[in-house]
Amino acid sequence: MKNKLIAEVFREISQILEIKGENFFKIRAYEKAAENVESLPDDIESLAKEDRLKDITGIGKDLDEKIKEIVSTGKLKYLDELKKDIPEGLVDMLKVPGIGPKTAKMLYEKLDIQDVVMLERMAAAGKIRGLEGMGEKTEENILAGIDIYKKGRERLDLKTATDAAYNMIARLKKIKEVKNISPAGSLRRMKETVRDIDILVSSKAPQKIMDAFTGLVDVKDITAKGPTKSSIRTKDNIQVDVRVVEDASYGAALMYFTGSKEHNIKLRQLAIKKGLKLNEYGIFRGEKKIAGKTEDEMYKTLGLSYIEPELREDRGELEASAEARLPDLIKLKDIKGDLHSHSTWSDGGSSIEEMVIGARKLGYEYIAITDHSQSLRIAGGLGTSELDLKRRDMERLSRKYKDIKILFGTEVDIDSEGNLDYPDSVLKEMDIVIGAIHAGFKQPVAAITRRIIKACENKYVHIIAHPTGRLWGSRNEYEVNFEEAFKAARDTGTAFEINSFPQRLDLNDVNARMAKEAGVKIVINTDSHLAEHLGMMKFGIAVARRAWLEKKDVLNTAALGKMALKNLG
DNA sequence: GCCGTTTTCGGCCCGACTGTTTTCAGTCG
Repeated sequence: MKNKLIAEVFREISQILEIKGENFFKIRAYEKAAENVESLPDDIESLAKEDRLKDITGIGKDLDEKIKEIVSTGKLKYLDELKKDIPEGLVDMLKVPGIGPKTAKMLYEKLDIQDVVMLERMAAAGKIRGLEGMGEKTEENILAGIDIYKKGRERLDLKTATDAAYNMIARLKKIKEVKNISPAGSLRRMKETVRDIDILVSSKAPQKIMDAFTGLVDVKDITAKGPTKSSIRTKDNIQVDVRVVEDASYGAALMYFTGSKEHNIKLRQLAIKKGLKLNEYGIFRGEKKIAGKTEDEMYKTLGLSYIEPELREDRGELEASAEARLPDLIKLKDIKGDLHSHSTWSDGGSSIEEMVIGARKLGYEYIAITDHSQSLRIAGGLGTSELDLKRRDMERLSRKYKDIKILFGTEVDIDSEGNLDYPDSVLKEMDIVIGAIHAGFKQPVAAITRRIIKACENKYVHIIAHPTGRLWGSRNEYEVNFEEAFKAARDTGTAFEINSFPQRLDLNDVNARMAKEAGVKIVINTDSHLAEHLGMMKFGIAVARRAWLEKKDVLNTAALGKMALKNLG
């Protein structure tokens, strides 16, 4: 899969072109192409081979050739040429808040500033003030921006962002002038990581909201404060933007601030085609506002049915909405049980009984306790004699808790050759067998893919867990040839997991959608190591919704006896 | 650079906030 590589090349080109001051729409063409290639469910190399690249929206004659060049040579002459004009560090400088392409270029030309390090030095030395359009305040802002750049290069994981946002919303709700309030932005779309938190409020007294918001106790800096829009950084270094609109525009504003940018652009194009104007205040025919109070009304006025926030990525949702073929997305309450969890028998922090109590609280019909296998010493993997003891423990609890089925399972290690860490005679006795890779991440893609396929081919393996191994913030995913892996999964009836842990979310939205299209069944699990982790299920559901999955695509929405697991009927 | 039941050329989404510009450009989302 070179999709990501190609997207990165296009993105880099767009950034260099921006600094060079090229045509704005040419820049957007590269950005759009990068987005579309990245979210493409198909392998771009196959498309290139079949000469079908132009079927991708945003890929024309020129980009078709550029993709083919990257696929066959691994490089792109055009990008190499561009890099000769613009030092690499300049592209990095765009990541400093407040520095855009124009400023970056000007600083390079006037002061030969080539990267963030030089930028900081010159700003600290007071060399930037006095340049055209640059005052003392701008210089201060650049230094503040560099601070943010250094600290906040990472994005927030979905759990951190969700917790922070709902905490802030709970406090803002107490202001009596707040009428409606909602998260917006990528958080509302439940993207796997979030850069900042957007909150939308409707109120008749925007100034009061702005004052109350910027006066909250955990505000460290106020980075902007206007009559209807303010931005702050919290003491935890999280950026929060609040925007206030009138109630009559709440739906329009919610739509606008939820995005994505690409989704919004498409909506506006649609409005223009219908002779209407769309902005964050509503839909207008001439001067007359014809919609704006609710999102539902906004979509209807454009001839569309309501589109769930998780789908708003311009990945075909507008077309599907217009043609009334949007998916009926899976919901948290559809989940009947969790098939991947750990206990104190291996590296979990809660006993089996605590896990079972947690699962009952969620109303589950079943929970699988799938502790690690013997060779995973570091995670307290269980030898075969311990398995017997664990089984006895479970049987005792099964008699105690008759309203939930406790499944005896394992997360069995797939070794570097693709062999499993327990013999078939042991696996055969398990209710649930999850295969997972825990070492050998650096193997070439073909080897890793072979390991996964081999695990699928074992008739006792029901599920492949966290299929790409990524741990956001600490480990990148290993590369898997999903076309081949999904084919093996479909042919053998093996399910793939969406792991709900915020640092994993693996499969991700793009891969999970690809799995569905390849006819592979999905299981959404938490991989809980503590009873309270069982609540992470909502993040896996978010990934599934972003992948267009419906209830029927996910095995653990079914009652135990009806679950279409391999060898279970 | 892409794209087309109004177009193969001329379009391409829209507005708030900031700083220093006395009328608006740059940045951001």
